[in-house]
Amino acid sequence: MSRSERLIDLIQVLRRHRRPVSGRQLAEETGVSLRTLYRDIASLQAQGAEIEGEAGVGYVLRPGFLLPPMMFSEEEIEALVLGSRWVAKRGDDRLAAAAVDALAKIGSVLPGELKDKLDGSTLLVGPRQPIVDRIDLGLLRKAIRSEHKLALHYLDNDGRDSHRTVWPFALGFFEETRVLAAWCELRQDFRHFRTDRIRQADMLDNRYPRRRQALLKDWRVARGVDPAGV
Amino acid sequence: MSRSERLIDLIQVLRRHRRPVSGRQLAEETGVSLRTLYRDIASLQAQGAEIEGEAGVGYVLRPGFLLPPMMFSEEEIEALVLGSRWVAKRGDDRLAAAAVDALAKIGSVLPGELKDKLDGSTLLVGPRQPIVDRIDLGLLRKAIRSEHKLALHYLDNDGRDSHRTVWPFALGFFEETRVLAAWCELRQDFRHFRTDRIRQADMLDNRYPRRRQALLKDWRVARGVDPAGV
DNA sequence: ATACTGCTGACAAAAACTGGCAGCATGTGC
DNA sequence: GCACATGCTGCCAGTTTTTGTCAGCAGTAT
Repeated sequence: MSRSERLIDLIQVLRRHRRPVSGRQLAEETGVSLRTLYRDIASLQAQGAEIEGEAGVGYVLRPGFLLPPMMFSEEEIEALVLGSRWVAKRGDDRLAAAAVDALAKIGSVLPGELKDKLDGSTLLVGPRQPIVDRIDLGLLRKAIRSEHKLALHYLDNDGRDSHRTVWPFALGFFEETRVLAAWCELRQDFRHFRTDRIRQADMLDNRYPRRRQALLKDWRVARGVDPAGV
Repeated sequence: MSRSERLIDLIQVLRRHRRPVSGRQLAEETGVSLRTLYRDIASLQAQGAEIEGEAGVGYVLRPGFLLPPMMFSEEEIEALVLGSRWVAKRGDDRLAAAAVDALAKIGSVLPGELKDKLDGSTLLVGPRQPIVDRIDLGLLRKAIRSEHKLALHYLDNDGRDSHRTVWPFALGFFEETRVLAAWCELRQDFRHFRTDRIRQADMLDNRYPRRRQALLKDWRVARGVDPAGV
């Protein structure tokens, strides 16, 4: 296995472990000596991987994705840039910030001439009044990712307050609004919640008992939605 | 210079040349023997760079971007995926296809567990009836990129046919429609053309006499648009 | 204090890389 | 058809890089 392959492999090994892992163990799993492992870790850190080592504890990889070198066509880059611009305009604050950061990262590794091409890119996203949410959508995404229950304080269609515990599994971005899709414990059915009507959301400590993927699948079947779409 | 640095350098050298370049010349520019250059080319091709070599001619790099390894946070990846999904739904056919390809490329380099996360990703783009264009928007983008004039057959607001030569510099994606922004030779001013009203577009051989960036800048000033926005 | 761990330097062995050569295949120009 | 330019591969010796071992220092948890 070449060195560069091994480095990527090392990332994967690190990802598999949530708890800190000792260098000795990493060295065994990647089939290399401890000394070389330290050198590999240094290489990855130099390349921007956020690996943290602490004496007496071990290594942890800060959550994220290290993408290997890859080739994109001009149109594919245009698509990525246009899409990120859309998110930067229409996503919630945190996601919009992430889109801007991602664009900056891609831009920073392109040679000057091509960076200009992106900066002055000529694919534009039309304006629209921003959507205001009372809550942090980052919390909703976090609950979705970690499959945790949410306690919602929701303002009903008819203006009635309601409190429910739901199992959130998806977030839909429409033009006028955003919608949280979740299983509602109260109604024992799928329900959709406009994010601008969510007064408050608190993530509970316990996870819900089903897999997010399974919920998503059932929901699509229940709505008769093309599995590839929406 | 380390080997990996030299490989990236080689990509840049190839990009600088539009015409085919001989291996001998590339070897000189990268400061390496011809034999090693052939090996370098092979390495780049193995990494996915689309370099084409033809006996008796030389090497050409198919236009595109080779991104080095880079680290994205979980939210940044989510932003890229959501953005690409929006383009895949709302972009014109070619750009939508490019977005799908870009997503597939990113997906293919992620380890299984993370790929599932993307495939079953829980950030969704709301549906909407598709926009129909009579022309290929890829041609418009190509004209914009290469700063070539376009001959438009346009259906006016009042239903009148018109033929004009324009200098296209931007393409705006709105929810209901898409708009080509260009300098109109007929009116000697900026004009906007809804793409669904463009009956026919032909790219002319001659380039327009100004820089696309400059046009974009003037247009923004003329419209009083925030330079970072739209 | 002890055990565990991260981290660095030095140095020799192992592996990879490099350059030169030779040869073959394929394309261009005449 | 011919000469020429170019891409491409195998071989091999010299060079460079990578790797493993050893040794030592520093920080953390118990």
